[in-house]
Amino acid sequence: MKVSKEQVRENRRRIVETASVLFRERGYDGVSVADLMSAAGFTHGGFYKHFASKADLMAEAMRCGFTQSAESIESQNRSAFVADYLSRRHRDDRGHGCTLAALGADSARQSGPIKAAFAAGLERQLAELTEESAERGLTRADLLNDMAHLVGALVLSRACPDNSPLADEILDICRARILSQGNAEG
Amino acid sequence: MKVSKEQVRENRRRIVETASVLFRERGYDGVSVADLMSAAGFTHGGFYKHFASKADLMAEAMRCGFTQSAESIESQNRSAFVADYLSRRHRDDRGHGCTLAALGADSARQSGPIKAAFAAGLERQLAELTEESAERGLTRADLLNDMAHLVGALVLSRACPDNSPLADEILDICRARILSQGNAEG
DNA sequence: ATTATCTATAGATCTATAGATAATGC
DNA sequence: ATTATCTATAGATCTATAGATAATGC
Repeated sequence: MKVSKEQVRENRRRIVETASVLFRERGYDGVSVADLMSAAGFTHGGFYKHFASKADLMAEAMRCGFTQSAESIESQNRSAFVADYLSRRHRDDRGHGCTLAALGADSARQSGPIKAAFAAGLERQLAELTEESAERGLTRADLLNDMAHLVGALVLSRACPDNSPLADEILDICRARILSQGNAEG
Repeated sequence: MKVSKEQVRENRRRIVETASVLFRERGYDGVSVADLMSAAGFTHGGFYKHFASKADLMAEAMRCGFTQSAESIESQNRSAFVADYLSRRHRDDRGHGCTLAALGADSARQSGPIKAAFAAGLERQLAELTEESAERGLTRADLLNDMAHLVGALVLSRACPDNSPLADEILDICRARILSQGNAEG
């Protein structure tokens, strides 16, 4: 049953990527190691040859999610990013969306290493946004303020009943406000 | 072991209030019925004479948390509310703080009745804020926008490592921005 | 007679580990 | 020889229920 070193790396990568999606969808406590390994196509006993613990995987899964976000930001200007972030598609697909919004509350309840991974992800996101909007004269404070605003709007909209007017209202109002702030500044 | 009707009401109230704190601290999946009943001073078997299920209690615990928030808003003007909401004290005491920020991500993962209770709580919070700031000419959209901003800042700050500069930076920046917006509008 | 709470437990699930298996890679 | 994955399981915990107990309230 042993596999090649390359295959081991690939299997590990698949576990992390699957975890990244499942944790964002269901939260840390909502995903069992057996669930996760089964979704990745393995039996759960093999998990502990890859990771020391479930918490260790959580930190790595968060890094994986942040990397995906960074790649997505690189290809968009500020307006497109804001519109996409507060789109119905993003709200309704937590598993493939922003890790800050999906796992912020979970991170707050976890131990130091997970919070550190979260903070590193937030800093990385700010760095990506800085690069993108350098010519617009946006400061770090502007970007941090925007990110908090975006995360809050997404969290509130997701928490409301599916397809409810209130859920859409939150997205629409905050999108308009954040975009108009950017125009005033930039 | 039977108790008086009044005592039953009081016991039920204590269970809901304890659940409201514990859920905010640890999330829905982070609190077991046994934990909860023990914290409230009962054995866990008695739980199901009060509630049909753990999810039923969650909805009720959220209503309890929203009621506490409503009472706190009534006694503050907008500036005091914002400053208090983004204070270190509030960030570091999830169990007694805003239910929107503490359980938004949990609500998103739960079923209809819980999301409905969340939305009702948000509407109630908006109504309280409207009352408080009627003379300032703030619209529903203004208040909804502010709440999203506040929730996002609190969620992000809590998700960062305890006592980290980044966690404080988020609070300080967003507090200054939200307060200055209110002054420009009001 | 009713019923709130207790003790006890069913049945499922959880994280983590032990030992077997079988393919890699020295 | 090493080791990634598998099967199996330990030991703890989970939600929910059953039945006993004992105090209320008709």
